[in-house]
Amino acid sequence: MAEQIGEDIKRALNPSQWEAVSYNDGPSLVIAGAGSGKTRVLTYKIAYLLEKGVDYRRILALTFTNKAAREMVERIRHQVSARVLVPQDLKAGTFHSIFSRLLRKNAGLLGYGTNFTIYDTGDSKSLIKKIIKEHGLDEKKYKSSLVAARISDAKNSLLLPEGYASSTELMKRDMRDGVPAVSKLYSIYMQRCRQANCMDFDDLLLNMYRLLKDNPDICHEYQETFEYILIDEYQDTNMAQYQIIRLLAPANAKLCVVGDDAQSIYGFRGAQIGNILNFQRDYPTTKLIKLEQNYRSTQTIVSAANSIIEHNRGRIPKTIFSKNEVGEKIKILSAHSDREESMKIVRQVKKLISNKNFSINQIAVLYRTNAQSRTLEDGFRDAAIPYHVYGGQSFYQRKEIKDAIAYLRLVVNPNDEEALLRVINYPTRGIGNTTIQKIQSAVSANSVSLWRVLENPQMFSVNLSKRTLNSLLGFANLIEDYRKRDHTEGAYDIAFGLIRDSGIMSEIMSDATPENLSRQENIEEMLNAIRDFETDIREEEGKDVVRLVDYLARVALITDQDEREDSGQRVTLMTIHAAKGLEYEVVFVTGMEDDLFPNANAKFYPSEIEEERRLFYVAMTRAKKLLYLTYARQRYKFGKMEFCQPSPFLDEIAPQYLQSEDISGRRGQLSLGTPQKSWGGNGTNVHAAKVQTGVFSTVSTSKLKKLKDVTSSGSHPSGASLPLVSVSVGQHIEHERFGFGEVIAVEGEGVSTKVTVSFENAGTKNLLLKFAKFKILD
DNA sequence: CCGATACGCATTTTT
DNA sequence: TGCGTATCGG
Repeated sequence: MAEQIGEDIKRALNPSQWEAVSYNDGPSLVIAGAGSGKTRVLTYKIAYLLEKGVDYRRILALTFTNKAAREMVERIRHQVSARVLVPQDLKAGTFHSIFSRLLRKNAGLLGYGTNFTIYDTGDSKSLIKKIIKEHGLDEKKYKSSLVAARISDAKNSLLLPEGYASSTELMKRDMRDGVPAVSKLYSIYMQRCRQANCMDFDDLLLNMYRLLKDNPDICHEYQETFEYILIDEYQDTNMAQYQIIRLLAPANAKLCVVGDDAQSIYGFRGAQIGNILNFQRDYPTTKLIKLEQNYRSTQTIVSAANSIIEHNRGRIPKTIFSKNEVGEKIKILSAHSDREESMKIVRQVKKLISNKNFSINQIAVLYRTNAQSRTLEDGFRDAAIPYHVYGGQSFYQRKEIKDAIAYLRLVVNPNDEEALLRVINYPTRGIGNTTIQKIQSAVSANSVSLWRVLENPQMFSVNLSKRTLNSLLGFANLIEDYRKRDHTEGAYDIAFGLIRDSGIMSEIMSDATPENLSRQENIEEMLNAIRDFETDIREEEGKDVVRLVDYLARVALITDQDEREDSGQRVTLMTIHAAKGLEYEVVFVTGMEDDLFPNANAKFYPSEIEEERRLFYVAMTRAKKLLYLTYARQRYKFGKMEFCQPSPFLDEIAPQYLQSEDISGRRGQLSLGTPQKSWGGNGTNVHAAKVQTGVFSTVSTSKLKKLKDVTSSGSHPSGASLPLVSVSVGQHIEHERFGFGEVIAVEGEGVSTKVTVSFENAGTKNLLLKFAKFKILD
């Protein structure tokens, strides 16, 4: 029977795939060319181990995306292994999610609480910005994004603040760039995260490394536990990930890394292509297995892609081949302008659908930069061809979702400062900037957490009005109540209750503007997601109550990359980066122009040009049957029309695979290529100016004056401590701009009196009495 | 608090 | 060009 099990799997694989699956005696490096069945190998390998009777707890499988992890598990469950049950808590997930679980278990050792929450990049940036301000540094020089990037780089290279400060190279660079205090900021940032009991994304790697490095016993324990380690997309690992793997998997470990050096396109985010290139040096007993048969593309596409990647120097030698049909030649389309490029693509898409029987969802249009999507969208819209642009704002990046989640974070971890500041006055409850400033100074004066001061402002002698004090305590009590409930109740109940009791619900239900409707939908979707999560976990782990902290741990590491399923009959538009791992019958690679692809910023760095070339390789190998490469001779960039040269990459493709629309034209352009750049900027502005619909409404000055006369408060608000006009709930008013409305709430006093008014036509608005221009009608 | 405006900025972004 | 954020006047 045991023999039979292996045989089944063997039969489903080609010899190299089988070798990769069945070799488990030591380290192995599986170079998986594009379309060579990489996922197949990973899934069958796990299935093989399980069927051989390996305890699932001995297996650790690491991926870069939730989607990849989920797909792997699903495929093991449904395709491979009918007879072996796949354990629900098989350790297969992203680096970040698996590590966050292990870190939570060992949080104490790192000086963290087990309820730590996770700062997303926005939280990190806003904290950094705050620190920059607090230290009186010039925000023009110290841009939070620059500082954040340097801190992130340091963490991903496992450099702590001390290490950063003692690196002459880094200090010189900071000095040169006029930001000598970055190392100091880094140090403070780390402290603040620690105080807030928060980790950012990079900390999940950095702290995992420190945990293993500083606690040899724990490191040893995990080495024993994770006897089999599999890593997907190894070419994308960064220094931190690499070092963690080295600790978890000593020299002779059964470590299997799968990847393709030719598809390393995340160098700009810290990925080290050297990790895969030098793997055999680091693990000398490595068995090297190459998957060289491409099952995806035509021979033409594979050969053309090969001819491109051969221009790169640092490579693991391999020969990718296809036994599919030879297929059609690769078509190059040239256009005068970006607009014409779009039109040509659209025309071609139409043809493909009507003549060649391709369905519209088998077609993808790829580009180097997001900015290119606009013109393409215009083209598809005008032609009434349905399309979908991937890579917009993710669900969890939306404001209302972030706000709601901030409440949840606060309940789990009241020290989460970014969450606290995000919602302390949302929905508005009369806790404005002044109050927050006062609290902040008490925080630094007494070196306690914001939350401590908030719980008991009097104890830290914060000077507040009765009203503000009540608001603060009301807010603190709300959170405190839910903290108590969090001990016994599940994530969904907490979330639902909190959204209601915090006032978020009434805020977004206050009127039916389209924005609010979409917010309502989003909040509802989030609640549904929490409920689904509860159901999943209940089934998987048999828990009665699914804790909020578990939901947050997951949601922090989710991107909606996950849920991008084929959304019906549409053309797909996306960046090449986003297309990695996907495949389409027909692919258009657009904007094949010098300085765009390869990107201008890569020009002077050979390593970056090589990454651009790998990116092109990735783009080409997405195509199964037909590949189009398009370029324009002029294109809008930053609002100016610029002349472009065809991409040098086009000349690197072995010409026998190409079919140019008019080769002479392209060559002609190339040889004629006199620099025509500075012919006076916009002399060639072929775009007709968009005709704006006129706005005819004018404000009647007399009416303005009339209203001004009855403005509620006088023009000397500073002197008065009481509002000059008393407004009360239920009164009807007429506002200068918003029209008729009813006062539904009044808060604050004196100059800061604030009224909430529900207008007939303008929705609900908060108005500051001091400024609002309206008259009271009754 | 609201909204107009001014200014700066503009690869790619798996977590 | 067209976006997000900072700033300011009402």
